[in-house]
Amino acid sequence: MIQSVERAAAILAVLGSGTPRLGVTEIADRLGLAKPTVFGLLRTLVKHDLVAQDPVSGKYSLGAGVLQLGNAYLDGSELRARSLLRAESLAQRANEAVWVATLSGTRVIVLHHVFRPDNTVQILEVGAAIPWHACAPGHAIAAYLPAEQTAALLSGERTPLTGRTKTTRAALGQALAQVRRRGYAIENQEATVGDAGIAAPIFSREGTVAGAVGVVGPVERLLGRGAEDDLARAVTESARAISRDLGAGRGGAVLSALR
Amino acid sequence: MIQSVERAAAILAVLGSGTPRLGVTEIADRLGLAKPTVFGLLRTLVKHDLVAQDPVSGKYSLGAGVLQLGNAYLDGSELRARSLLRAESLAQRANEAVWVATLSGTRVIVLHHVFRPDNTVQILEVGAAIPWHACAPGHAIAAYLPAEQTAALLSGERTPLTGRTKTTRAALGQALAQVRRRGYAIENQEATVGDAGIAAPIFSREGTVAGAVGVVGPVERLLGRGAEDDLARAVTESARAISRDLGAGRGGAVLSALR
DNA sequence: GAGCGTGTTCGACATTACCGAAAGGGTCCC
DNA sequence: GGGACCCTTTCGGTAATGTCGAACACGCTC
Repeated sequence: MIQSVERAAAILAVLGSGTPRLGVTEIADRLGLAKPTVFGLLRTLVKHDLVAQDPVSGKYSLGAGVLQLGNAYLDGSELRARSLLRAESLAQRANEAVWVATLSGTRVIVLHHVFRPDNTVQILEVGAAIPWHACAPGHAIAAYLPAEQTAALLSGERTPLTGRTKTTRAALGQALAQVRRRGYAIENQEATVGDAGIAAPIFSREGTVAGAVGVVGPVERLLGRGAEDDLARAVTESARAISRDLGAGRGGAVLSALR
Repeated sequence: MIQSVERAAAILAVLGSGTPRLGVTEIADRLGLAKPTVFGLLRTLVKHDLVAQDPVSGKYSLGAGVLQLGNAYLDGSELRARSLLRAESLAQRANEAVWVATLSGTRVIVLHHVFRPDNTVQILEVGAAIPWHACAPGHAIAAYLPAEQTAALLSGERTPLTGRTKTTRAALGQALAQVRRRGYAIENQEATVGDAGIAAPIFSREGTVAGAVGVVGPVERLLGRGAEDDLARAVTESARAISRDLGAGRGGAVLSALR
């Protein structure tokens, strides 16, 4: 583990979380490093455009280079590429917004977002990072991870996002067990008040979870009287179709799904 | 300039440009480094989720972390935040797709993209990186940069994207001079065959160029009989309005514009 | 105008990461 | 099925490398 790079990554993470503009001293304090150390790292990051410095205040923020990289990541994402079409048709069929997401650390990252097909103004959430425990895609993925990874997720710290967010190990373990029984995950206002989600896991060629696909929207439309079952069916079918496109043999996927 | 971080950044750049999946040896060759060196750097980057390793092929690609960072960059971008509304109204007024962009190195990065308000299917280009010399926003920005930065841009290497891309120093210098005279830039199929663009510079509080705003679309709609002048007016007015929102005093902006 | 708080520079120390060589693991071809 | 290749990965010595304390320069507040 090469130290300076670790520290550089830590700086990027600090700049990326919450407060967008930070000074050298603030960063140094948060990371427990000496000022000159942080300064040197920042200089290098600035040179490569991963960090930008406000010329007047001297404070630092993320640079445009990270956006470029993010875009390159999307371009190269096989999961995203393979799911574009099926996400589109799921959005049409369900008449709801659709997310394709993958797990990164303890957060779920939105790789693709199809707007609800009704011309209302909606904001784009590609790149958004949501705590795994507070969203349907997160549950769908966590439920089918190798046992030790699931355990690692369950053992971490969690903060609630709404009054309904499940954070205890017991509640989440139970939720995941239910996901495994049903084959899909339901989230009811655990990330945003008023919004619900239904998601199902996507499996890769090797039979491991690669991500999840699902619908998001107002709770009264998604979970009201019976709509739930139809949506769940549409979502799981999409997930299976994408898994197939990714090359997941029935064998691997089914094995994981039934463990 | 701290070496390992530079190399790590170089690895990210290599993974981000073109070929999405690369092996250790390939990366080492491209950067002229020893294999174990690259391996160590990669391990660290993988740990921080900036790079991902395909478990079956062993090859490396960008990780989901960079997408998360890219999103954080957008969230923190003052230029983007301040231009959202005016970009929207420009799109309505011009009835064309609108870009807000900024310069990163020699490329122009799309920070915000408003679709043409006509319900046709369009792809999102936020995060896209376009060579500065091949697009209207690039010209608009380059024309108002401090002299030495303009010179640096002009002295670099350029490759044509279409048959109409200007690449010589003379042609570009002339184009920039014209931008300075007019106050806006026009690009005619230099990036994509069939597409044109009109863009004007946005100035920051300090009177320096912060980015550009402009319209993009089919050449026959943008540059046909007189449409050009109306669009140019709408674009420059938007650019001025955004500059004002950013806090650019008339003094600074005008000074730069008239230098 | 003094005092504090920044971001920044300098230079010595020893930690740190680099690289050559060689070992595991996989796949393809014969 | 054996062999040869290519790939990623491990090891350990070396010296280059980054780290950190102390001091500098600048702007802001009081």
